[in-house]
Amino acid sequence: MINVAIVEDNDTIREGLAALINGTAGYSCVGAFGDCESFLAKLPSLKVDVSLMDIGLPGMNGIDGVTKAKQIKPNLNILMLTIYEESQVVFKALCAGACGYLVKKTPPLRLLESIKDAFEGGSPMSSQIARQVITVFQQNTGFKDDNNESDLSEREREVLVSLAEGNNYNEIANRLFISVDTVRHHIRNIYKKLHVHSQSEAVAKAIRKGLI
Amino acid sequence: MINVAIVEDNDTIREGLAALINGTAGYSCVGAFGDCESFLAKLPSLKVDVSLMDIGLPGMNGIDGVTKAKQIKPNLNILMLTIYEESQVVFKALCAGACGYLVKKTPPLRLLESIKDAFEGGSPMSSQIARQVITVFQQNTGFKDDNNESDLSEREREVLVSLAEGNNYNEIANRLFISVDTVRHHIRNIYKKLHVHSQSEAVAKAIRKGLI
DNA sequence: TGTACAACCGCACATTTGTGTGGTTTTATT
DNA sequence: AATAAAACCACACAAATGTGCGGTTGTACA
Repeated sequence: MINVAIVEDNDTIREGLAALINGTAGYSCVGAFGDCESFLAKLPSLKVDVSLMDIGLPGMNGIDGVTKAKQIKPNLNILMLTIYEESQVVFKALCAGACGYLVKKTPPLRLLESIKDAFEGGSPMSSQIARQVITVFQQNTGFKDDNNESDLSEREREVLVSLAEGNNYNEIANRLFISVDTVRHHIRNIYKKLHVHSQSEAVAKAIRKGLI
Repeated sequence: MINVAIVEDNDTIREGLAALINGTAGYSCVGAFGDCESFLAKLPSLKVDVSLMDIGLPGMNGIDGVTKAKQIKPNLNILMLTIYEESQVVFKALCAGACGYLVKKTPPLRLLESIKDAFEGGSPMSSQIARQVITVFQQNTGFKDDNNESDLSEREREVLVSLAEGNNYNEIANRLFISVDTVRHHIRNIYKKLHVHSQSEAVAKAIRKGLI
């Protein structure tokens, strides 16, 4: 039995969803709310596996709702409800902690399937959205897109890491037991290799490339 | 016309795929290779949109193949070919730069669909794999617990982005049509909000928290 | 109507940075 | 034995930065 909660301000849609869920064996609608606030108030005592959350809501919007809800129940599976596949918005919802989304016009059978999918640890989403996610994901991981010629030496990496931690040349020198001028020298080479000309740019590029 | 390359050591499967692709209007198989090495050798001069890459290959494996291939052609769309949905392996491939995957037993029509999908900027994958990706993704993004207290104003974000792009105070001032002293002022506030005391540290923290 | 906050501007001054120049030593590769 | 590359050191100086202080304006909210 999958316990589902609904947060959707449109009465027709909300009641339609509730009816669909309650009318299907193995699914139960344990709550239907017209706004985030009342949902969040009930959430602590709600026995719920999957939440369907509209994005455009009166009062607190669905994205912020996800953030709050995950603070209360970190393991809650939240599927966003959207009218169109507005990728930017869905993407934000995923960042906030949603695990997938449903387009409202999805046929009932497919909809139930997606809920089950989310319940079982899947993330129903279109391949277009998936690509956006993995693009960001790849940037945050070891994979670098334009890694032409950008291998820093071990020492240079140490210096760069230290910089990113907020140390100045003097502090880096002390930490690595070398002179300030050597630090300077390394940073010079880092700039050359990364084609940059300031600390900030170097740190930004290095992090985004996964070098540090 | 979508140009597809195949890297697959099993002759039967490779030729079957090539025949399917060449036999379908709008698709063209521009290369079929039995190993990564020969594929990578040809790649620089290959006009290819999407590559199908087996994971278990003699010599260099498919994962390393992806890494190398993306170094040569960063914008190449690579779909992994797997027998089962071995999530760990697929996951690694995505880290390496693949944009999705295909299970070998996928019916021909669905297979062609996935190739088109990848070509058009999608990432065909099951919702199970998608969940794994977004889980890691969410951990690497702002979603984490400690994102209290770190909301920069819009202007502050602009300044910080500009910094990360390598601009100095003067350039930022010109770009945003404000005075250098105002830039200085914003940066002061950024430091306060992020609890840092240098450009590098601010940029590093902001990127890691997903603020910029 | 008062308080709060974002966004804006200014000046002074010590400190830090970026970049020019010049070097030595050690280790790995050819 | 020669070459390259990493790691080390030094000096000089203009430019940029960080931080102290001071301020105005406009919008939002209680």
